Amino acid sequence: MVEAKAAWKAIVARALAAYIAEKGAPVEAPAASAVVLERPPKPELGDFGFPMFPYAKLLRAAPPAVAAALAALIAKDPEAAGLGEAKAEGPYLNVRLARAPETARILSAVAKPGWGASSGQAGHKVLVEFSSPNTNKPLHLGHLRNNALGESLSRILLAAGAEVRKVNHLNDRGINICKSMLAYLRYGEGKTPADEGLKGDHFVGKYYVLYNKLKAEDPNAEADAQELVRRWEAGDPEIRALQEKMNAWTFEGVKATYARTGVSFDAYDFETETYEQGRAEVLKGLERGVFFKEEDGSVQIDLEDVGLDKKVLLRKDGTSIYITQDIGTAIHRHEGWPYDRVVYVVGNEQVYHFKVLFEVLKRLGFDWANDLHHLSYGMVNLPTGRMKTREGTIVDADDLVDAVAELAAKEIEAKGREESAGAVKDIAGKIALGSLHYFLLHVAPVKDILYDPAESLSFTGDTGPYIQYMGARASSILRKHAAGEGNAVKGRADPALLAGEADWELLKLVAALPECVDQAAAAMEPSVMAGYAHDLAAGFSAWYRDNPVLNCPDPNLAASRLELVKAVKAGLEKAAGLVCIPFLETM
RNA sequence: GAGGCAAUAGCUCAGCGGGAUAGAGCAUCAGAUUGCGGAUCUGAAGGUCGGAGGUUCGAAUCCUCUUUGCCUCACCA
Repeated sequence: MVEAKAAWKAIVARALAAYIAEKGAPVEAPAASAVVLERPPKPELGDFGFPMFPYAKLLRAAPPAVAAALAALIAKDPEAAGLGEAKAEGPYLNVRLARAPETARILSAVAKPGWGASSGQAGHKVLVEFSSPNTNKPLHLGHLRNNALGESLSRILLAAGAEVRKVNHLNDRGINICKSMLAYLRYGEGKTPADEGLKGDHFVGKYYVLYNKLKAEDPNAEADAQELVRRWEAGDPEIRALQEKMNAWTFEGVKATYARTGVSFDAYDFETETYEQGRAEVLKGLERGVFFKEEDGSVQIDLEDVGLDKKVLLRKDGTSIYITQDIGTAIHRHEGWPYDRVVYVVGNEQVYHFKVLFEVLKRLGFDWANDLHHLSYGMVNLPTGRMKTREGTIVDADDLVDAVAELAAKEIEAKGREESAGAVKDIAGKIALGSLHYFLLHVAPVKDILYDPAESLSFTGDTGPYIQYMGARASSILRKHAAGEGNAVKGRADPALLAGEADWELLKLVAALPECVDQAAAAMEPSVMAGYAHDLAAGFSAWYRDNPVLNCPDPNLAASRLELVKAVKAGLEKAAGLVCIPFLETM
């Protein structure tokens, strides 16, 4: 379809040039790449539409007249013959592709291994940093959105031809961890997660919550926690050991959550190992005059000329702060894996931080600093307001996945599909992931999400399970055919038989996948891919209602339709995978 | 106070490199199953695209102002 578009842009450009020459107009014909192609609002109007307004203005002629003239010229163009026909319809020049050859092309392309991939991002080395949790508590709903965005975007970039490295930067030091440690020292009695039968992250998170209780009872709690930070920084072996032990518990728990949700990383950066890396870089920048030293001894940068403020990069006591660390890790990562682009998946409350960070790196003169992106996303709000650990209005990631999986299992039971679904627990878990990931990804990242449990638990309509269901239906047809059922086994597929409107529309949808991959990658918008997956599922659903496959009386038509089902399944499987929705053969 | 982001059907959202009658899902109402899985499909109803100007042959889309909401403006992360 990409090829067809390019071919027709060239045809239209050629016709325009001929028309201009014919009229002797003193204007230049637009290049093929500059020709605007759009999709007509209704399929009856054709496959592509070319608005004539700009050329009408250029030629001082009425748009419909230009359209008519171009249509006549194209009718005589030998290169256009066989590709389709162009027709003037009002101010538009509409093109209807020759279906049989295009259908054959699409079906054979889809059947090739690796179809669905594209090349829009070829040659790029993209580092995607996401998740980046604190190690003092388990993952919550907000992390699920972050993880889904990061994982999905990484898959999309990879499909678009980029080389991708997924990195998780764990915040495993500082005051928050020390709060959990303090509470553990007071209440923990040396227990381990195993002693209480808790997942490590939930175990540590329990003490983080207990810290708030402690703080209410003991006015010295805050100071005591700070004291732990100091002892940790001073290298107190006892505190270091405790921190390592508790971090390991949390890390194991968090990794288990990644594993069950299909999220993975190529590297983990631990803040305990990276937090000092930036200081040397800042000092180097100071020497080169990129930064300046305040009278009080702090190192700063003045960004007021680009609409930002002055920013401290090293405290007056010479220690590093949050942004110093990000400067250092960016540089060190590039030394280890020379990327040309970074995407930081971090909530939108940090837009300012990343503006400053990117500007600092740019001023340090790194050539890779011009392609740094902050994929910022909105809050996940609850009907009751914001999520707050202290107020207990947090939605725990594991609990949520469990709840949705349980609901899915009930749904399978209610439909009496335990037999055909197979391992109910496994399938239910995958439905839960499909449901959650679609819920979190189908909305543009920029939007805040109002997390409505009832809606997120729903499996009907614009949801992940709907997409999974259509994939399962398509799979079911193919499975039965493979088992010898239906008329397709006796027929031969012929692309020319798929010439109906419904076939053609569905086929075009399937063929649009690679373009959609490029679009989603370029815009860094998994929601584009989620929308595509839904459209394809809905398109298939409408189509197969009216177009029997196995029961089609004509064996050749049955076989041809079967090819279309195969293509749809391939498209659904690919698209679903890109938005972290597990594909299901049965459910 | 300054900066950033958002505002589209009752609700949740698409559409925003300007273009042909603004699209889905949920909810509502009316239908569809001796037929490949009804977690489905078909149809109806539902919109001054927050408001006001402007640019343009043409604006939900671009510009300005304005209203409302959220987020930032730490030598916290």
